Amino acid sequence: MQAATAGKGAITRDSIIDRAYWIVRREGFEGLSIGTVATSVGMSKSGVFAHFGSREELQLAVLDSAAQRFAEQVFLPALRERRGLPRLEAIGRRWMDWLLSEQGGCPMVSAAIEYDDRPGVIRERVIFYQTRLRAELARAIEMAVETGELGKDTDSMQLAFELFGIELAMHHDSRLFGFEEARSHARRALERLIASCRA
Amino acid sequence: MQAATAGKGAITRDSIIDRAYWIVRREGFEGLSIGTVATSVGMSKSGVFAHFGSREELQLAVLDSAAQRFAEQVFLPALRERRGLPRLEAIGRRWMDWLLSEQGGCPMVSAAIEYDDRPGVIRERVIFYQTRLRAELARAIEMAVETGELGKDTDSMQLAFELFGIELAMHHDSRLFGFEEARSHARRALERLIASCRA
DNA sequence: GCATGAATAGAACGATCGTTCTATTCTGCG
DNA sequence: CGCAGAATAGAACGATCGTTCTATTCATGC
Repeated sequence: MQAATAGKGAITRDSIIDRAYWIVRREGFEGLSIGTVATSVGMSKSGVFAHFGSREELQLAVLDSAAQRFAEQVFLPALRERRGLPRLEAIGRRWMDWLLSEQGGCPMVSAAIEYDDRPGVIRERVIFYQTRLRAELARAIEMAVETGELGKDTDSMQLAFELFGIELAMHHDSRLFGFEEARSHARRALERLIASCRA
Repeated sequence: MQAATAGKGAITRDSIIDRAYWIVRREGFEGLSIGTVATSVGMSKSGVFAHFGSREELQLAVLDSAAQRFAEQVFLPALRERRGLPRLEAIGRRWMDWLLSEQGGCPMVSAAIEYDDRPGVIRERVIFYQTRLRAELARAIEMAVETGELGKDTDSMQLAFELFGIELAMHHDSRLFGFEEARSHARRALERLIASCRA
């Protein structure tokens, strides 16, 4: 939500968000404090604060950054695949990579759990991103129906829900039980799910 | 992990845990502070503290309490159903009720997200409970294989993983998008999943 | 190169955190 | 009833929190 138009301060602002992003991955959004991120970037608390005006605004900036990273690493590359099953499977595969690749949990999952019953700006933005993600997922599914690769009676929102569940379970298991087992469970689940909807 | 043998203090200890449990449902484990729970039960901070010796011990007590509640409301009642599909479906149904019934998120889900990469006693106990839950789930599935209701080639851990994913997705959706839609998605997903494993 | 405004630092604020220590109140056994 | 020990309160600790205020440093257009 913040373009790097130019400006000296915009650069440091982006670097602050970048550090904060990694802190959030390890500590969650509630674990993100201005003092911690200030020390991490080698600035003073007030120096960091001045860029955002409040902790909540910093949290929102990190949330936006996470959504953008997700789009860049999962959805945008999948657009290079042909419409239909190839693209849908690319999304699923890259989504798994996204959840497994980096250290720390997925910020979107953290945000959903931490703010799902805490009314406010953050919760609303989480809902916005999650709604958009689900819609894009459903659209990719509908394309696979149009190409005739998935059955005409496929309920795209239902399938998107089940797909989401597989990713969530893999995220959960990978962090508690180990990456490899979680990945193979998720891969098999994805295959089974898509196969069950084949035309 | 704490028996209510007798004793005056054991009663107040239990009531403290009970209040803390509900705070955790709304605020998560990291949002649980001794001061807050003290005010909630009408005691002094040090009075509450003396019962546990540390905040971490209080968090563990709440985690144990949550696990016990889950067992009492989901698994134990399901034991009254006949081994096999009826019992497995009862688990799934009661699990959904558990996740939807009360206000605030599931403490187990919160704990898993908050401590999945924060080494320590809490993370280890989360892993213990999650491992046990998965094993019990797999055992219920294997029984349904033994009764001949599920196919002999059913991979119980794989099916348990996918079942877990459906519950996670429903928990997620219910808190962000609304209860009814999430419940119906989860119900349909469960039916499809079990049907795909039928003998 | 100098003035102007942005960018950052530093100190201080009230609040809350977990924890410790010392007293006081309460409970239950003899 | 009285006494020992559990149960609780209260005050204080150092630390950290988000935020505000005032300076000071920096970058930059003229």
